[in-house]
Amino acid sequence: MPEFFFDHKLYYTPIEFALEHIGGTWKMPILWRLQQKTLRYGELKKDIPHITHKMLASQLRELEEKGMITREAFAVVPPRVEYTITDKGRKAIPVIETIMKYGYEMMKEAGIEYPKR
Amino acid sequence: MPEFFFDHKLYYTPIEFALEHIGGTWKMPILWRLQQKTLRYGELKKDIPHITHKMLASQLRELEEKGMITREAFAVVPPRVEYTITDKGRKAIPVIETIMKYGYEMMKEAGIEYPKR
DNA sequence: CTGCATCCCCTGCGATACTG
DNA sequence: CAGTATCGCAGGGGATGCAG
Repeated sequence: MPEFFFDHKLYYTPIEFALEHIGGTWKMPILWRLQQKTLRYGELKKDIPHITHKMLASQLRELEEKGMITREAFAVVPPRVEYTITDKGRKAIPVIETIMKYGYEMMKEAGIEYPKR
Repeated sequence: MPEFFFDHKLYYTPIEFALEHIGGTWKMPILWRLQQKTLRYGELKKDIPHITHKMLASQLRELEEKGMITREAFAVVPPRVEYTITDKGRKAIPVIETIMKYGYEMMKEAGIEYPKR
């Protein structure tokens, strides 16, 4: 488990560095939606239950900065902004899938019924 | 992405539930060490660079509560306490491995040399 | 519709010190 | 050697309001 600096921040393990890209409550759910198709801000907002305006906006910005997604704004009124997953972002999909499956497994062990979608 | 209550806490996605078990800065590094063999508190402390006494103790307690590890205390002086991964804990290992590999991949993309451990 | 700023709370985590 | 308690800070994240 190496340790290193990146972008003025100290990381102790590759795990930490990985979670910098997909960690937090919302980054994985966002990437998960975008793997299927490009979505508008409002579509993401509707698709992801309980996410607040602030969190969606800030997480999208962070994902864009890290090159996980791209942002395309259209000069129309009302504004239309589309978010698309990048190749780099797609590399996270299998990881997210693994974590989700693990989550479902733990839910099952805990006796939590799969809410039907 | 279902939503449910468990243990007085609201979860929005299986991802959140998964991270409840292996999330945070230290749970994965701890489980990673224990997959090989049972370790004493002090051994873990030495093996995991930069972890503080407080965090190691608290994370061990949380992992124990979730049934990921077991704790065995020996009635000797000085005290001797050993931690062992459980079958449930072992289920997290492939997930951790996936995340670590992803972390290394991201490090490579970011131009970070593998510190030669 | 989308983005950005503000205020505020709560939690994770570090530092330190005391105990058996 | 291992555990617990206290203090304090920084950052994640919610609620709300304003702007183009």
